[in-house]
Amino acid sequence: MRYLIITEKPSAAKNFAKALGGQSGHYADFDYTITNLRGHVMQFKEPEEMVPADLTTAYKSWALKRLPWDLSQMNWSRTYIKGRNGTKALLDDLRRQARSGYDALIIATDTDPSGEGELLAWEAINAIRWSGQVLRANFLDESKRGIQAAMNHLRDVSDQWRDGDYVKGESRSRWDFASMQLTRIATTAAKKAGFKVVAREGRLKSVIVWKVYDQLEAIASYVKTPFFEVKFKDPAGHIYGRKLPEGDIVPWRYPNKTAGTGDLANFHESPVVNEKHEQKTQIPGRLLDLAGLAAVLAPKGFASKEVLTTYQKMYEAQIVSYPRTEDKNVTPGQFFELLPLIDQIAAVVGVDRHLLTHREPRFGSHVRNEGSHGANRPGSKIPATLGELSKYGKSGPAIYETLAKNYLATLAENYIYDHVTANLADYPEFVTMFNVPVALNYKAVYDTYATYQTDDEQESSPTSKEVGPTAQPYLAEGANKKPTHPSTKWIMAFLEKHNVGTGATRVSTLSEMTRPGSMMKEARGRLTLTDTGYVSAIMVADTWIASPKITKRLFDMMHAVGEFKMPMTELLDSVTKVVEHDMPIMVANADKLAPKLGTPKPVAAKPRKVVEKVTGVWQGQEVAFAKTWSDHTFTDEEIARLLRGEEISFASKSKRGKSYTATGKLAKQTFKGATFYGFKLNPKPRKSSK
DNA sequence: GCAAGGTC
Repeated sequence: MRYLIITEKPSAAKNFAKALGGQSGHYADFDYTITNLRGHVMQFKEPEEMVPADLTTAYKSWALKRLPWDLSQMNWSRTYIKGRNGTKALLDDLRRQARSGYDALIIATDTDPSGEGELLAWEAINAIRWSGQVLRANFLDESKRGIQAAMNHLRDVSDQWRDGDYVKGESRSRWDFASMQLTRIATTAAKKAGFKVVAREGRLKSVIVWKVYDQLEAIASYVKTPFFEVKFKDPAGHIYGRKLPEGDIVPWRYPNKTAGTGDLANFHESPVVNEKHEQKTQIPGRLLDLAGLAAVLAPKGFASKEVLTTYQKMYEAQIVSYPRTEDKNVTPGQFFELLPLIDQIAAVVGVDRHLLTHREPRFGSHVRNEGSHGANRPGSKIPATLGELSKYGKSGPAIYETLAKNYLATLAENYIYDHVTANLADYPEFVTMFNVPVALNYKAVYDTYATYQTDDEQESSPTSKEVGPTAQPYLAEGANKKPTHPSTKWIMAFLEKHNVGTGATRVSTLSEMTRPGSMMKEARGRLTLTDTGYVSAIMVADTWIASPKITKRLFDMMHAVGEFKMPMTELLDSVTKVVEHDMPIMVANADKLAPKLGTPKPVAAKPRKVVEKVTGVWQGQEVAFAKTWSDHTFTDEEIARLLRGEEISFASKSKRGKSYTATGKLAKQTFKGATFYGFKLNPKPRKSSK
């Protein structure tokens, strides 16, 4: 048997070659060749290209009367991906290769619960019109053992419509594509209200823009409400307070100082009792993914786009590991591969190697027998200095330092601290509680938990562990908490919590949304909305698409479709339902735009250029034509020749500024259906086919 | 002009 193994990307193809003993060869009872895709290789055609010819106009249109679509009219055909990273050449090669005598194709793309791997493999298989046998190799990780095990357990999936994972992925893809209707609706409704922007409203972008807007509104409407309560303080500054009761009413908090001071008179100095010490430990935080890395680096002034492109370049140079992983752990194989390099890595990032004493895998928490590329971490090539990494991008040194220290922290011992509690003899409900570091250990390498905590979640440790002997009552002033400003870290945590977007798309979508002219601005990790962002957000108020629940429902339905418990048509009906539900809401939301954002400035009509015309007799009739063509104004002699029907030439410049000689005649022409007379360039000479 | 998903 001869098999053609199709992997998802070049890095996977390399690992397959390593595991099977070469890019082609013999394994188990078959001959094989390994090839690779480059992610998705096909994309949906434009909506109007997916419907019968008489519906083209309707599906091109952004008018509300043309929406929602009847999805049963669409044939869901795909086309090559065009542009710089075009896929035509790759598919031409694959087609040629597949026709050179293989018995089966093996889908060896990533195993992803959403069926994305199967989807992108079938895109290629359909594109090359392969109708033979197709097998699936599912690998748990890209280790030699994982890949070999997969090749020993091949499943026949030759009928793509019985391949549940493919159907799942295809459903997701069609649902998302159909959701572009909401962008058309929001954009058209906003335009009618005088706001000319493209309001992009997919289930990821609308969730992000709404969440940011909602938080900004909460900040704007925040009213500081102070409160006063009695607390105690001992000589070392430890504070003794009461535990908040359940519910909103806190009987011992007072809205003004006078009432608080009155209550203060009810308390007196009290001895401190029940001092308890408990030694506790904390393991290092989890390893980083790209979103976590982007979140840490944002406050240092590195935009997510910067981090993405620089990381990619450093990956290609093998300085850091594969970027777009969802893994938060490494496999034992990956752990031991990196272990001999850690002293050298520590030296580069200025970590004392004597702190790195935990050189066994932390099984369960950081090292597991699952995952493919493993969490983001240093690669096999170690830079001589951090500084030299600037050549990959200005965030290069910061990326490596963060990534390396985060990884090295897992090789240090657990943080040890003394957890101290005590209460007051006369008022036992007043309690103090604080931690005193005993040994920083991994925290001396890198404080990994800070990555996922907002600033006010980080505790401050008191300097003295001595409590008492007594504590004095005082009147403490507090206030309701002001909502935190939207940040990269904050939105990433929100999306991850609700499982909206994937690890790979969250960062790239945020980066796209913060591009100049887009919906948001990102400055040192702080997110604000642009005018376009405000319009997009107001348009999705109270809609379903802007709720993270939509993604949850879509994933639940995808699961059912993948198990053939729900037909794909029913899943697609749900996107139509969302469009039907959200359309009247968006139309109503458009009326809120002007009250919230101010009356839009009318777009000043471009002053019409006054075109100087000349008249004369041409081919026996009087005609008028422009005296200037491009940057050239005709001379009297040229005008006379044009009227005689002669050809003229003059020096001109193309739109790109390239000089050339323009040659042509006067001609009757049409523009947008209207007839006019004017100079017309001679048609380009056709290449003779000899 | 439009989605989210993968990749370089």
